[in-house]
Amino acid sequence: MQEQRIGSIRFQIDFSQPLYEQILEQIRSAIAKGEIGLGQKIPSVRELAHELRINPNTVMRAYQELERDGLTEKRRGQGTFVTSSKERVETFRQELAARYIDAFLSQMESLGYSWSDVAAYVKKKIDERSGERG
Amino acid sequence: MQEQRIGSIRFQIDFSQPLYEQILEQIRSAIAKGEIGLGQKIPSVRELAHELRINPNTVMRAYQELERDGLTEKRRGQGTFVTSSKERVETFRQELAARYIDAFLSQMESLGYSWSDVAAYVKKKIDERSGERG
Amino acid sequence: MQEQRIGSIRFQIDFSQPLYEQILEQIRSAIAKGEIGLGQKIPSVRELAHELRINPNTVMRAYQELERDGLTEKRRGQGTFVTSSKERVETFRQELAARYIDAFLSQMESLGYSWSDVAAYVKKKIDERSGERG
Amino acid sequence: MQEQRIGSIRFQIDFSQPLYEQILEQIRSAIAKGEIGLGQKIPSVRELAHELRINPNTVMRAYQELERDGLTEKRRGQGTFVTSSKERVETFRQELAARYIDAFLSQMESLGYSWSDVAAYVKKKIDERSGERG
DNA sequence: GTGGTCTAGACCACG
DNA sequence: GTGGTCTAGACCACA
Repeated sequence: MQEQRIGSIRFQIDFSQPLYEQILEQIRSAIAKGEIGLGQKIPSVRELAHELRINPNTVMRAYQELERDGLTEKRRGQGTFVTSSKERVETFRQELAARYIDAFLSQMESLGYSWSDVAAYVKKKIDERSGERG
Repeated sequence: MQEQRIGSIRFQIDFSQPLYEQILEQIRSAIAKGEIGLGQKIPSVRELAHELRINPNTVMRAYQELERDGLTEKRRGQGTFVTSSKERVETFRQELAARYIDAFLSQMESLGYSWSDVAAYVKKKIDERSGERG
Repeated sequence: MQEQRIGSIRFQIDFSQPLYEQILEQIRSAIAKGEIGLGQKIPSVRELAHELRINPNTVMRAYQELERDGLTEKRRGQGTFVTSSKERVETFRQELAARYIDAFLSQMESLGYSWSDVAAYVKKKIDERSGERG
Repeated sequence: MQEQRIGSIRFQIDFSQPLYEQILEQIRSAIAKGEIGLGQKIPSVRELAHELRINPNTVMRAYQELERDGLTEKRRGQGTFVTSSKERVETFRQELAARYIDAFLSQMESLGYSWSDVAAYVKKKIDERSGERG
């Protein structure tokens, strides 16, 4: 596990997990949270690969998926930029959140938790975390 | 995708996902929900493999992990049985639930959702599902 | 795990381990410790199998090995008896102890412990157990 | 029985014993003894399988258990590496040693040896081995 | 019959 | 190239 900032994005790499997924998620997160503004440039494939000391192909794959999701755009000779469409980002964020929550509820259901148990449990865990984060 | 019951367990196999994980999860779920009672026999490796039309090694791998988690015990020459320890099952269920919820909260956090947003969102989704399941 | 006495022998059966080995070891232990006297009768195969609720073949296998080691003798129509030779028992006990200790020292060596470390560690653990047993 | 070095690890394979256990123990031993440094690469699954002339699946199984014990980490596309955490290795070493010694003391107890006998016996055997190893 | 180990060889995901 | 998953089928130990 290593942690570092490149541009305005914080990267935390765990070599036991697929690298391209981690890069994808961390850039996606930075965009969703507004840590990189709309229309901003993100690091070039080769720069990011160099800084993280990983294979450019791995970074490329993450970038392709970002572009496929409409979160970034390539501009010839200039680099890769976050989309300027606030709406696009917001839509994507909601779709992903819905996917996350559906998966989570299915997991809890498979363990035999009732919806009221799940609601109580989530509330309790959120309260714990709020103590840390506020 | 096929669905079938073997013994008292419902199996739903998707051949595009790791088979041993699906078997693991579905038996785990049946134990957690009490669909298989404590101390009960689960299908033999060979029987399950034959019914699901997959390789015994794949079933074996799932069974080994169930045993590592303390949810089952093997009796040589007799078969594989759910643990008799209610406590063991309950502990495992809670640990797994905690893991699921932590992962989920981290995902939502990475999308920039505030805790109150998450709480409201979960509540809404649970209400939707309650309509279906009651 | 079940525990019970049959004759003067205490049996503790763990179904995840080879049953015949456990029976073998527990009778051997009773003989080595003198819990069954020299020349004494031990339970019949069928009695032991019935009491422990296991297959007679499994008990038989343990009894065959006891006899091969010279610790027991079968007498036609009378049953199985511990050897009358005190020397035989003592020799066997020492051989087995030597095997145990050699295996143990090899294990510790494989973990990179020096002999002085091993000696100190054993002493410490024995002191802990002495507290319990005296 | 064959003996050979692959990388910095000495392998001694006995085909009458479970191969994956022997590989597991021999790599574990090399890590515990510091014969492979922290963070070092160990042979790839395929390489080791080829050198030992056994099936890659057998090697893989040993590697999976090493990883479960936290002694190694896999980096996709790069290979398998010893953990960088000195603490993890040391903890594991002590846990395993404790398991070995407990098992040994139980064995000696089952033969009816008193603690003072055991202590004396261990000392004697260690002295014999010290003569060989120094 | 049960589970445990192993081989040979395939195909996939990842870097 | 690496590790991950799977199949087909063998042989063994145990009950």
